Amino acid sequence: MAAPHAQTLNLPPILVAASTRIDREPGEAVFRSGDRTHSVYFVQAGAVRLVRYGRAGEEVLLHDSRAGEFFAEASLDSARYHCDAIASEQSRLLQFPSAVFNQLLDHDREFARQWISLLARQLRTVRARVERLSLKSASERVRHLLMSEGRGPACEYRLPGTAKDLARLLGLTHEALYRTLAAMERERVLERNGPILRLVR
Amino acid sequence: MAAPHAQTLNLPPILVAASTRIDREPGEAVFRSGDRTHSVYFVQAGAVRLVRYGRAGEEVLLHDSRAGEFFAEASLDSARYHCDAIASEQSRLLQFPSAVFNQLLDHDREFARQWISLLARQLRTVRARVERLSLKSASERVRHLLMSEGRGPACEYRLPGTAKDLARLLGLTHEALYRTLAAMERERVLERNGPILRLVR
DNA sequence: CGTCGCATTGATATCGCTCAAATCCGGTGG
DNA sequence: CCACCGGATTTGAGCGATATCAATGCGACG
Repeated sequence: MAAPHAQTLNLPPILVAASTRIDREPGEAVFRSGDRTHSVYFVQAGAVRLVRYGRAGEEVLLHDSRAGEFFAEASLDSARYHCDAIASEQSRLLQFPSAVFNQLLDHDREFARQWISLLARQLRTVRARVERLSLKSASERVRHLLMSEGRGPACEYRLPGTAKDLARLLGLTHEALYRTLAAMERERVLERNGPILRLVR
Repeated sequence: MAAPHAQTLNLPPILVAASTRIDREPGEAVFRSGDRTHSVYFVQAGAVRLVRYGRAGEEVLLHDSRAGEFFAEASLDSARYHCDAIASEQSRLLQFPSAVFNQLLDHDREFARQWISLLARQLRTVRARVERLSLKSASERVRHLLMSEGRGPACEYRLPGTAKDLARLLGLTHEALYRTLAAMERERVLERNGPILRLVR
């Protein structure tokens, strides 16, 4: 697929009419864990991180939503958000009231069908991430990422954000990722041009 | 929820009529990676593991489907299965042709609505697993499992299969899990009665 | 020009992986 | 009933990969 997370969905006019445009600066919250759910969101530009916090207060990245993606789909089924949503860049979002969304799912057959496809696609993406996190070595995780999300024969992959973000996505510290990337370049299994990663051979 | 994965779905008569009952002995395959997709499955009894294989041939457990759960929902959208489905116990399954399933999703509003809920629930479960696998210490993973899947104030959790299976689910070797459980019992943060785990305090 | 956060590399500690071995337990066949 | 077998369970020893702590460079931005 063109972009692994691209979430094409033809928005019914009713939904567009009911949507609100909101903007967030980096670090600003869209919602907090425990808030009552009210909306589903779509990222028009920027990026929003969904995070939870471990016992030692360390951040655990649940999801990194980028341009073209929905997030907080779960708000359709549960009463409260179960994580924090924090803009990691200047971001422009669309906010859709869950009530309208649910109505549409009940009455617009085509919309429901597309939503099912979208959920299924997300499920596959997250399952791939589980598979990746189950790999024990850092280099295997990087390789897996490029193989499953990269484009073309060289599995070209563009860093969505910073390398630090990628490290969190891979369940590694940023130091470990830097070292792993360096080692893979040294061993000539990987090429790097700024934010572009490419597998060799 | 009663059972974390319980997937209640009222099966329309058409679907029931089109379903086939199949049985598998432990170790037998339901489908293999690369097979053309044709069916969605439901586990009536037993358990089916969805696995893929790393470069060194090591097994990576994608999902452990148990009684009351669907699996291979992705077959509705993709042309081929992308993992092996292997019974890990003597199992009785229901097999639903994808075509019939898709038809119903298009025409049975109520069924589509339920399927959306089911996918959303699965998404949340898998995301929780991602969060778990992102934790770095074995004991944190165990604690997280009990907190998110356990029942009641003590987060009581019943091992679905063997402790070895659980280790794979947690992305650990079985040795590491045994030691971690023993250590947590020693430190009195966990109690164990056969297949029942319980958090203390 | 000072500050902040990302990028990068070094040194060290630690936790889980690996290999190994002993025990337990249920099932099976003599 | 007992010997045997395979798989799960449990514990030991050692190693290695990654986390952790630390230091530096670098670019953006006020």
